[in-house]
Amino acid sequence: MNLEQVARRAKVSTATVSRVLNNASVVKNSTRTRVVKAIEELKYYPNLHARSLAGGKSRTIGVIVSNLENPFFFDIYKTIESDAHARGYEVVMANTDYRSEQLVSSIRLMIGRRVAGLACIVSEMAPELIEELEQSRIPVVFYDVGRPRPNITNIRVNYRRGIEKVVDYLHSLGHRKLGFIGHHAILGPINERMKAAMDAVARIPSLEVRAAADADTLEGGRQATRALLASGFAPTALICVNDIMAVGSLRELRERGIGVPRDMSVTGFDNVKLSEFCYPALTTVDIPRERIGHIVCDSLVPRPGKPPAADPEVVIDPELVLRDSTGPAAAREA
Amino acid sequence: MNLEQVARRAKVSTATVSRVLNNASVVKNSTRTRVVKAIEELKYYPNLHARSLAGGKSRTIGVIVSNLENPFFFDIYKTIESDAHARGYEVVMANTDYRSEQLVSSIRLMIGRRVAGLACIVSEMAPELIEELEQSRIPVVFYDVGRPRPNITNIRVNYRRGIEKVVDYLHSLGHRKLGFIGHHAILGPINERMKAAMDAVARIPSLEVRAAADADTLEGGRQATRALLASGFAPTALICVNDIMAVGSLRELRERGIGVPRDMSVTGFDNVKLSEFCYPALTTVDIPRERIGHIVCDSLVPRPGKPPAADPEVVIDPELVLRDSTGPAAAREA
DNA sequence: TTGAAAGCGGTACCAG
DNA sequence: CTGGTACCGCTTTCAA
Repeated sequence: MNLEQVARRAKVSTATVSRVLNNASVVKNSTRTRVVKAIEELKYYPNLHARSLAGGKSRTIGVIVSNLENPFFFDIYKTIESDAHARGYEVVMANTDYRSEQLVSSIRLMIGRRVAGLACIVSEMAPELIEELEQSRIPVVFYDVGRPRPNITNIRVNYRRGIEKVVDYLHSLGHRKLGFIGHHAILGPINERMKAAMDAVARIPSLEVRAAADADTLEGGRQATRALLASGFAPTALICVNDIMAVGSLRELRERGIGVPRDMSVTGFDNVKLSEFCYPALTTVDIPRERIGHIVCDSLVPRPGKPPAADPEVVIDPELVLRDSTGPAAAREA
Repeated sequence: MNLEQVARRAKVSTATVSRVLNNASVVKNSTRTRVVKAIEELKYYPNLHARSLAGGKSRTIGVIVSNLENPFFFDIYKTIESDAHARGYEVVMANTDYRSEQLVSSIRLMIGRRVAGLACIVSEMAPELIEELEQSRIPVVFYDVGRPRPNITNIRVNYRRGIEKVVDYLHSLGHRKLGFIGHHAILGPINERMKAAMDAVARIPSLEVRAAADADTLEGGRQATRALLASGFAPTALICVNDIMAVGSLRELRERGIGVPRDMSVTGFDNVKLSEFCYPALTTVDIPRERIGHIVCDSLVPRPGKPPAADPEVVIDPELVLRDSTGPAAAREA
């Protein structure tokens, strides 16, 4: 089923069919009607590949995330998608599962698709990519990794400040031995997040910390918690790298009869919806995911009226959100 | 950046470049090396649109889901994706948010992309579509809606049996007044799920039921619960259409000081991971999401060796999973 | 083993 | 307002 068949049936040229399809230039009303009729009768749908090949453009933006299963990424994705749709763009998504080879192949896939813009909301990185990306001339925005470059924008959260707020708060509650629950992707001192956490603790001499990591899932949070507790270290508070892992942690503690926050304080990060719905509701750090999504879309899709969102780098300062999963360390002795 | 430029740099024809790209037919080794070098130096990535246009095929399958935010859909999606990748296929996803106009445009988008196969894991439906789909000659699989057709496979869960198991179980625990928490998409007696629930209750004369619905989210579950309780009806058990809404329900009950399962029993559906991690862990009905994902992929992507997964219709019988959110109705009087 | 050239299904420019 | 036609970038015969 192609343009030509439709053209034949409507007794016009393919050019005209194309015109009504894109309701471009003026087509006589009677002709248009005939064409539309033919299209419907044939249930014709234009081949999008041919279209973007011929047109040279794609009206599609690519979004790559580390773990769509984590609502944090999903929320950002969803915002981008809805903004993009509102501007007449499609979006294609790719999930890397924190694997940098996946990131590489996803990025290449996106380049192959000649997307109009690319958002990489990922924690992992592959240095060789930025050059390829720069060459591709595709507008790119990175979240959490990378550095500003010619055609690439950077959005980052001041994770360091966020984690400091958590540490200070726990310290003020009397906690001295802290556990850090991370996921594999942030393992190792190379990682900004891990480093930030360690540094935040190091500022305060009386503090002691120990970390454990597992997958970025509910189950991973549970396992990491189990591992940490099995190590013999006895923290009175657990700082989790995100809310999902914190919920996993909560479960492990519950099964061990460790009361939260009575015997152990737990903090999350991101402030995803679930953090309010779990029990106890999590003290966490808010990362404005919708705002991030909007910024991403603004810097990728040039709006008609507005200026093309200049800033090559945007930094977001996260806020502490107090709820029920944290309490004074002293309570434990009661 | 295109084939021709690479060809020029490697001093060969575009045909040859194409050959090494698809490592088809025999290319002399020295030539191949030269071409590969040119490709790398130029950081060339083939235009996928041109490729699928010329080749006539796309090695991409489309997956449309109602609400990716609900892990139920995500789990199926993820299985399909990993199976597809294993077979050398890409997958493009679309989310409908239960809106049937979105379903329509997503399906058309997929047809436009000339996907090699299409999976519709959705609850909503638009009758006019099946004809278009049939005409498109694309292999399609529907979950939960639709009827088998020439090129379309159907997978369905015997929701009726599942809900009966829940109702019977609650009845055996002494519950007589049941609340049903659904989401908008299943509202109205037209919907299979809603009907199944009502029928399951109707089988047992002593039972009384009242329903409320809201969005398919944690917050929606909470709101629906609030609405139901505000109506004056006083159930001793709440049957939720899925786990996510059940977790939302749990929160509302907790804030009202209604103990679960002491004062109220709550059941979920799907058995997503979260149902084990929430508090109390949910009694639910297991739907084998991975199995569904595998079946989908098998019926869309013809495997090399195996026969092309015949069955035009697959029915899955779900199992009840008992956990901590249900208990005897009598306990309430204690 | 390699090159030339005819499409694939549209778009868009140029005439008429 | 409509038709003819030269591409878009790649695959795939057909010959050499």
